[in-house]
Amino acid sequence: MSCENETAVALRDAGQKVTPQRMAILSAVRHAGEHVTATRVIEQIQAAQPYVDPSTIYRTLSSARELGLVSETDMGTRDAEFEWIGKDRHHHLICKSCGTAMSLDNRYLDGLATQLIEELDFEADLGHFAIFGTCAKCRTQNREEN
Amino acid sequence: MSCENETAVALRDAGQKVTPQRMAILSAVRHAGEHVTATRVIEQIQAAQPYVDPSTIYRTLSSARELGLVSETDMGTRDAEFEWIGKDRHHHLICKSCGTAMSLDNRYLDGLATQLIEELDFEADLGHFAIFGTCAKCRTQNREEN
DNA sequence: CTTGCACATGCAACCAGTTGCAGCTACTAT
DNA sequence: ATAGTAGCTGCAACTGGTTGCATGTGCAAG
Ligand SMILES: [Zn+2]
Ligand SMILES: [Zn+2]
Ligand SMILES: [Zn+2]
Ligand SMILES: [Zn+2]
Repeated sequence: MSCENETAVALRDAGQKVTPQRMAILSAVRHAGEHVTATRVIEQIQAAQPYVDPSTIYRTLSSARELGLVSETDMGTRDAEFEWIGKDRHHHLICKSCGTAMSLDNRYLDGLATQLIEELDFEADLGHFAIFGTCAKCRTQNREEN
Repeated sequence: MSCENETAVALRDAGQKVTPQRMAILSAVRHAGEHVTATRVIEQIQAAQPYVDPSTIYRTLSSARELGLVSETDMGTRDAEFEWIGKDRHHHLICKSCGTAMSLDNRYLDGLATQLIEELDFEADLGHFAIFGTCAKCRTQNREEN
């Protein structure tokens, strides 16, 4: 099944209608292969279909987030970044000192999820976290300076 | 040392000036004892000092967040909530089904922090997370319905 | 294929939050 | 105590994003 069909099925399963606008918008996020801002999506969509209104794009991204099709995360730029949620969940470590962002495999949060279920009977949905801190390189530099 | 003095020292340590506006704004967040939205702070401040401009309040909350004095978190309402960061860090578990929010002690994230340091040499600052999922009550209800 | 309707879209008005700037004030150094 | 300066504040203009509404469209039922 193609990407487009999967997206359409996901929408219908959620009781939403499949429209050309939604398919174009979600396809743009999906095929970006990286995080995209709403502004970037608007530029991209309007380049091909200028009649599509920004409000439709904001609404589509927002409902897709509620459906769990995409994640919305503040990576430190204060401008929300959207990303298609595939089967391989991941998170990000972001250095507050040098700004570098790296991916973090979901398994690092397995322990936490297990603990929450076993101790508190809470089933966490650990979607797509941005974890801020100081990276290895900057930690070394800081140590040398002192 | 009083709360006010602690706040003033924190500001000066960060190279910022201590002004009556900032003290009033940060005091409002600090003594709220719970999460507050920017709108709520604006109402509260302007009730006593109507001349204080909303832009000053947004700017103060924003710089206090950068300094690590307060946290800013989306608890699912899509309206950022600010909270004074005291010595006892905590996080929140929020049920997507019933909306209940409960506190989560920081020790639940100790394991993750240790893992990130030891395996990736990344010093995480696990500030104030909102973890979404399904609470015990709603999980029981869901099981009964099936 | 046709009909009916609930929901999605485009448009325009609207609003919360941001930004640029001129004057003011907290702090520092005499 | 005084003067100098960096940076904070209030104001007003602006802008990204949201909302209300009339029209259009996907889709299910017949
Ligand atoms: Zn990501
Ligand atoms: Zn770094
Ligand atoms: Zn909290
Ligand atoms: Zn619940």
